[in-house]
Amino acid sequence: MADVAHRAGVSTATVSRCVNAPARVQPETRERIEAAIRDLGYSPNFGARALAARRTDTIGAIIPTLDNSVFARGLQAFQTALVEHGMTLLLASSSYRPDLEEAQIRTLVARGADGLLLIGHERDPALYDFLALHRVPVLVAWVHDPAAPRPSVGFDNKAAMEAMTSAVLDRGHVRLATISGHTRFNDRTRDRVAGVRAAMAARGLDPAALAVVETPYGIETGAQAMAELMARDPRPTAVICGNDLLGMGALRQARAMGLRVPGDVSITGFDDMELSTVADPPLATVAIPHARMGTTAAAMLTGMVRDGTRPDSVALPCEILLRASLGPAPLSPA
Amino acid sequence: MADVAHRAGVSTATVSRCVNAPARVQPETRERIEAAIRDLGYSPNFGARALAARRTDTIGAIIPTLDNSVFARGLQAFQTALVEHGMTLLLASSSYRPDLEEAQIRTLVARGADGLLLIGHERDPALYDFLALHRVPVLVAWVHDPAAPRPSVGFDNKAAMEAMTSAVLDRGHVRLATISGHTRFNDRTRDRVAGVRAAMAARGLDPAALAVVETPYGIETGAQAMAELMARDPRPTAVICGNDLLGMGALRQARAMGLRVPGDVSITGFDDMELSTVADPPLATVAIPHARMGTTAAAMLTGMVRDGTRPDSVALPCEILLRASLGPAPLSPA
DNA sequence: TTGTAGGCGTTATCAT
DNA sequence: ATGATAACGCCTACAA
Repeated sequence: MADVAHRAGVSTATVSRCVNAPARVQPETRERIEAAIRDLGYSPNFGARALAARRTDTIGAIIPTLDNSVFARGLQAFQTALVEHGMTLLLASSSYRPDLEEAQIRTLVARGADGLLLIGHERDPALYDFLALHRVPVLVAWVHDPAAPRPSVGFDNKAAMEAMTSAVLDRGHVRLATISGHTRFNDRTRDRVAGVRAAMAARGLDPAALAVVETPYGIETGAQAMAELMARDPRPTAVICGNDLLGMGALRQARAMGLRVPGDVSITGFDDMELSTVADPPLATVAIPHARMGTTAAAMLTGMVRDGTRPDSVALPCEILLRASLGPAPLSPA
Repeated sequence: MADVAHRAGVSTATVSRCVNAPARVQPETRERIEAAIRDLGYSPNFGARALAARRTDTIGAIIPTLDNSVFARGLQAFQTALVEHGMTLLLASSSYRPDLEEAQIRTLVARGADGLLLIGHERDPALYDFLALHRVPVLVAWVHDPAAPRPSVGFDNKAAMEAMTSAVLDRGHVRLATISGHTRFNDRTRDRVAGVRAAMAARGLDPAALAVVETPYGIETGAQAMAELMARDPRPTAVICGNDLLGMGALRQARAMGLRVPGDVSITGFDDMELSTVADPPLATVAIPHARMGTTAAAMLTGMVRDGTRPDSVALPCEILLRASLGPAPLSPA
């Protein structure tokens, strides 16, 4: 920086201003400085800047895994929007494991993240204390719970699944089953199963009659879970899956068993992954607002970091996609 | 840090040592210090540390987009391995645009990235100068070109596509077509098309006879490109796609036109995305070693940053998956 | 609008 | 094995 200042015939203070608040330096001096910066290939030292300014303009995000395309897509939108706000993304993943997530949270704070994006509310309260101690604002995504003590941006997993289940019940199904991701340490999966039960209760069915199998997300695991469910007596006539991969596995297994979908059994998914559209039959599913979540999260977190404000939680709508795997819509009641 | 030192009855220097080289401090003092750290919830200041140590233990990566699952999967492996090496990931994306990529490269350097992972070799030489000036080691992924002036970890796009095309030619096809991603600013797509031509030439076919359509990656765009190719006279009997999404689009379009696959036209993809396995018929494709690339890249870059060494480029094998969309294997020549 | 100067929290060197 | 003490490079009142 001293070199730049010397070459432009100004003090380092002016160079600093020119970089951080161009408006506060005369256009001609600015041009001289910018030329010097270009000529010398100067790039400010990150450590020094962070130390002096007490911020890094960096936002950390910890997601379960990029292997799940819904998180990848949400993050893509988040990262792009972050850049537009002048922020950079520090990324870590937890593999759905609370212990790894905790380690990553501590790491990202130690790496100077000005703010953090986390998936779901549920984690050790001590972690929230740690973040508060270090004055690191947190935004929670992928859920919407206005009662939570932290701002969030997302959708109502329970309501979305309740709506999908209602569509299933509309088609006359009575024996329902669910293939869910593991519900331990995961409020999203739990809310989705709760949504199925809520819809059943609303129609006078016994929520306890719901057959539930939990398994990690995957086509293979979904197929195994489907085999298990189809072996039960009485056999469910509709299988509501907590994720599209599980739904694809169920679809495959149904076909392998010679069952017609939706003739013998209806199947639904959740997430609206690309592969659901090319499935045969296309998989009915819940489209979640990844992109809007990512973009909104970037704006909210940037505001939280810059102004220290605590924004209201934002709820984004899901869309229920009634595709062929669910079966045709019933005749509308006169 | 001063608080910790005071509480543990030592100097800040010892605290620093305890954090950075625990072996160099007596076990008992270490315990006192660690207790103090826990009690106070101390976390070292990143800026100060970076300034003094002249490193951030942070690696930057710039990929085209996380919306493409092959990059998402590669990055997941990269990030996980990075953590095991004690490094953290700074992530940016370019949307396949050289101007945005350049901006991101400069940003990540300014954000203190100790090293950079980039996709493909092709970019403005001035950028490589900039990186050299700032002593930021670069590793290129997703390609393998031992002749390049930089280390890389990846696979030989041309050879992989040549192998796939050979399999196509084995089945007696003579009129070939390719649906490729845009080849401008993209050495991977270019290499893949070159691979198709090389295989043709090796069999005595005229490489110039290859029908090529370029379009962005996507199912919809792939379908459009397929419609265009099928309208040509003579009509190609095999369509070799540079990406699975394009292949899925071609598959869909073929079916929409009443063409049987592989009866009337064979279709192949590239990348082995999950959706290719659930397609009907399953899409023949090239499986690329995302995970190994990511893991290897993390180890190589960490070494480059820590020891300042320049490793040899690493070539990883692809696998040709001869699925139903390609058609049955010919009788083996006696 | 521009220059001066103190301080940001660690690391690392050099004694002890 | 531990302590004292210079850097590290920039930002930001404050003064001019």
